[in-house]
Amino acid sequence: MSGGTYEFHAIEKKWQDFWVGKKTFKTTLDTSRPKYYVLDMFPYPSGAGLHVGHPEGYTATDIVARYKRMQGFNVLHPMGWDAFGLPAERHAVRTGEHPAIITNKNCDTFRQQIQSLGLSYDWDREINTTDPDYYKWTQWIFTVLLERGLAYEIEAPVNWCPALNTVLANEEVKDGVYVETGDPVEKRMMRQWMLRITKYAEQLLSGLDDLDWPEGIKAMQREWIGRSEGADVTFKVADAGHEFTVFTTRPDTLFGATYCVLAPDHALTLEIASEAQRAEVLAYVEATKKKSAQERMRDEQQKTGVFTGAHAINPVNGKLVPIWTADYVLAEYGYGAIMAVPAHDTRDHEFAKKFGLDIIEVIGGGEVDVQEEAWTGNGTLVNSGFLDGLDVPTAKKKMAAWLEAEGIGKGTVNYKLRDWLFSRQRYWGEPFPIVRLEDGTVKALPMNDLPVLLPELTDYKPTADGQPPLARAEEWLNTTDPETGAPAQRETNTMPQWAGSCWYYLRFCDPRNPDEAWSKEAEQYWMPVDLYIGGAEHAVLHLLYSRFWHKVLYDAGHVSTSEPFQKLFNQGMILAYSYRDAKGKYYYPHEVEKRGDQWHAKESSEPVNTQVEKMSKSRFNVVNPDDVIREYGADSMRLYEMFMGPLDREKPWNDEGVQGVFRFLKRVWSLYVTEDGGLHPRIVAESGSAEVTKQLHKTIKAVGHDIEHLLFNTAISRMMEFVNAALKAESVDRAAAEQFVLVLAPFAPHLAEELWQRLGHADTLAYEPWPAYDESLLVESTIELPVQVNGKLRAKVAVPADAGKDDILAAAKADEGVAKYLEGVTLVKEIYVPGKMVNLVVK
RNA sequence: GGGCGAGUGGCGGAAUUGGCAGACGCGCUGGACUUAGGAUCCAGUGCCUAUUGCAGGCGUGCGGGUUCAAGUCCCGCCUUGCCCA
Repeated sequence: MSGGTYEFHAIEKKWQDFWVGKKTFKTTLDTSRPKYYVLDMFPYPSGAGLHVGHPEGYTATDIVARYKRMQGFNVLHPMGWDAFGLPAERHAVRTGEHPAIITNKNCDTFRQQIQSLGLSYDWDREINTTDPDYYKWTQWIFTVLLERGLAYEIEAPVNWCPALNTVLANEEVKDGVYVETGDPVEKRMMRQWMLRITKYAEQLLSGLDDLDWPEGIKAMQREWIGRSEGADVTFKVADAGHEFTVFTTRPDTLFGATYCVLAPDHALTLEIASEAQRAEVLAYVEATKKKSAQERMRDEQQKTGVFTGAHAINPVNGKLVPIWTADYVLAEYGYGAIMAVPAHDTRDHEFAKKFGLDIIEVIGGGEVDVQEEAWTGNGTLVNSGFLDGLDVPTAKKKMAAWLEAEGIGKGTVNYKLRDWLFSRQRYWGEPFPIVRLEDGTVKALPMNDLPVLLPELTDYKPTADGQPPLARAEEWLNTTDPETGAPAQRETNTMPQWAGSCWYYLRFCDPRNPDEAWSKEAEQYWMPVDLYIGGAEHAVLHLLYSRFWHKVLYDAGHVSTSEPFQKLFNQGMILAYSYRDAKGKYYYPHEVEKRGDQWHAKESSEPVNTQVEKMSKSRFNVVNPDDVIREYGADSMRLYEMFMGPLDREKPWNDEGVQGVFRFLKRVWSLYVTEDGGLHPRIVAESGSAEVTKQLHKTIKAVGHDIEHLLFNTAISRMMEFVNAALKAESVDRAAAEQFVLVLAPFAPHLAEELWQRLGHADTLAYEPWPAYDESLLVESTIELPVQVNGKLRAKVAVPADAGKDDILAAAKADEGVAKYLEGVTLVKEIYVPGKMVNLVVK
């Protein structure tokens, strides 16, 4: 360690041990200081370990955390594991080993890998969603939901794979088959827990307005919630006692409704079908059951449908319109029934054309012939009785009012957002904290009966008759009502993986509290999260679900803020070059080489193409952070990930780029340390290069600004500029040298700590104040002004910074390079932008 | 089809409010040191023309426009990514 070379392994090990040993980053509740809560989306600890995408976000938050600490903030920066999940359960099914074993192993790997990056987490706050001390409180929150009427049970369709005798998650099913085996999957009705997130649709929507989130993510959430204003309209079925309600966003077009469509799974579809049509309708309904909603949406181009034989009465004009059933109408949306206005709705138009249904124009002035193409734009109402002559918005209002007055409908708001299917037929999840009595009553268990622990099993497969694995634990399953002692059964479903991640940020505030999920004091001090960074893949579900729970907890008085995450930022994905030959075979980077302009496989000399793609095992282009750290160290790894480009953008990994930042760190080292390991003599007590000191103050200002705005790539380039200048200088003030170490510290903390110590400091620099810059040092006495003639750069003139406009223009015109362009022409305009430039316009 | 974003050297990317395009880094070229270099240091590096010296022209996906001045603003395209359909 006393040697003169940059021995990053020894340095990094030394400081990681120091930080962990001294608990340097342990955070306590200290209300005398301003707080800053900076959070990463915690990972699912997969068996594959960390990939380079994880450290990207983690390094960004770590830089902010370290910077904020130096600014005097009390920083909460924790890490934990979202550890329930399918891969561990699959492993358990295969091996019979309890999923907790593999889960804990994976957590250990992740922790070790994360610690090797030198991230400044408070490890005393580590949490694991599979820990009973944690999921006890997940269960408690469920009881809050249940008490507030936000959890209920229904029979709902799930993905059932008969070949495997099991239920599959939506993401495991594609094109109607199980993605792993190709076995067909069908819909089966099963009893399911649902959460009434729809009750919070409006709040989830309006709450977005005040959040400092990327607009794109807010837009996706708005889209997902899918608020639309329109009207409910009730149609009577002719010659029968039935009626049904439709929701339409276009009540103004009711006069143009020429048929109605019921979803195949609508309650009336079979009931109203005429004798003649019944068989056909039944066949269609059965066929539709086999398709998922996604497939139905995707297959929309090939519209299918069947006439039910029944007719409905258009309430506005009494006309009889045929009722069809078609799978382009989804039972889950609205009422599962629509009025079709083919003239002014694209999907209805396609359907009407295909089946020869009437098309009646009711919005005039469109740019297309509605017999050929739907007109969905604005216009003037025609063929519409009392609406004729109105514009669309006015007609909508008038029709809604008319419907209400007639008692056959009303203006309503509808949401695309559906209630949240909250149960999974799996073992490795949170058990529901309820018991079911023999009469079917469901009771939430009281707090002192929590947690409901997962029972030990020897076989994690579903039962032969398709019951979830928990049904195997008979002793566990059959229990008693703790209140009355009456026999009762537990729930065999478990919660989905989202549950644990819905509230972990709250537990981090007070992670070891045995009596409450969190104390009021801790919650009020730390919340909301000031900065939350993670991948955009969680744009909708995780972020919407946690916001929903948070709002429920807020309404129940358990939290003090209505939103959990004040500022959100999404890191972009890290991509990698892949190498593939004409046959589609991929090669590892070490198997190819560049010959001239073309890449070839080393062995076969086969030419290969390079492309930037997502990292994946099958593309042979995965970069492992452990390898990078082994070769260049954690500081280089951190620095490179931040230097690659803007945090929120997708960017390709380039191994040679790592060498660039590694070189930079070696240059930093050589700025401070001589070859025999002493402090470099260029660092002098005082009267070092004034130019370097000036450069330092510029750097302090720029780096601070860039960290605040998460512009880490430019912050690093600023530091590189400083080091380049300092290495050229004769001498550097000791004060400047020390301050630069502090500026570097959030980015390359190991190296910075080492240099800080070698500069004679006994303790960590983690809590040293962030250096202040001296504004007066940033002012230049002379400035170099570009001089343009007709917008073309012709010369640069050096002028005193405080020179007046006239002097500057005179100096500009006097310049040799400018003067020759002024000969023989007329000067028509002189523009001087103070401190920026001069432009002389000639004719 | 709709919504949002992006397009800048060989590559990753810089460029507050319109004001020196290409910071910083990679790569490449030449040189120094060296038994050696995939270490380190120095110099050069947008493209084209000129190179005996100065120099000149063109350049931010394409085509227009506004302006003394456009990567940046406006209009119309093309390509591409994501989300929704």
